[in-house]
Amino acid sequence: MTEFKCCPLETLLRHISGQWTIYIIWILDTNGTLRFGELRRKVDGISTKVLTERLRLLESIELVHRHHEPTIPPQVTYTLTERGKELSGTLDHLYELATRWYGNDPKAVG
Amino acid sequence: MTEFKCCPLETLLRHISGQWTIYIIWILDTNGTLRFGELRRKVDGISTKVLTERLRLLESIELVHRHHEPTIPPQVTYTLTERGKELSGTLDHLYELATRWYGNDPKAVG
DNA sequence: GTTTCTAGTTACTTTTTCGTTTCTACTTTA
DNA sequence: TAAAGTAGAAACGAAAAAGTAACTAGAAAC
Repeated sequence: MTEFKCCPLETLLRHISGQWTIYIIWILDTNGTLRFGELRRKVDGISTKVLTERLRLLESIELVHRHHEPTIPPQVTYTLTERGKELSGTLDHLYELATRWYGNDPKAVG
Repeated sequence: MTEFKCCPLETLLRHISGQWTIYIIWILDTNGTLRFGELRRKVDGISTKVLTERLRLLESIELVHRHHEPTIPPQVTYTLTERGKELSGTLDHLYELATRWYGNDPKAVG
């Protein structure tokens, strides 16, 4: 993939522009901490493979925190980090534009 | 592609999350009106095919305005619409975050 | 008279991404 | 004893996206 050397915005966008990614952040912001299975059910239609990929990515760039409890069955929860919350806050501006342009569906999801 | 029925934000993001797209908006915002060739040279590395696709898309969702002067050789210029400028303004917040997280390269490009 | 310039278009190939299915370990429940 | 639930991992094929190269018109410059 071609790199944009000049712009940290592009770095960020490359990270979060994959399908489902923003949606996952959004769901975590509106629902708080969620287990893997809960998250999968709320992000309706996503496969476990892609959800895993996205969560690993979001974890690696410190937008999401993963907590693993090695019980049986295992219990893994995901939460937005401070960065994640900050980003989600910024997305509110985009959300406002999008709502104004494309209709004002209720913000509540899930 | 799976649809997210509840969220106009997703509609917007699906439009602008393609590779190069945000970058094109950014370049048009910082440079004003540009001809096709100028734009291609500034968005370094993009092919004419993809640039055309992106501009057609941005035109269709009214973020970019295309002006065609049928001279020979033809002269086509692209400018951000009001919506495009509004979006670009919103991106400033993302830019601020990105800069804080990934380094503070100068905003000026091209 | 051949090359150069503009703003693309078309066909084709390669790369990336996405989805589907199968499998794991171990406990609890029916 | 058999099925269900948890949080994924691995393998594979399909689909989408991106890149590459060749080609267009018609005037101007050399």
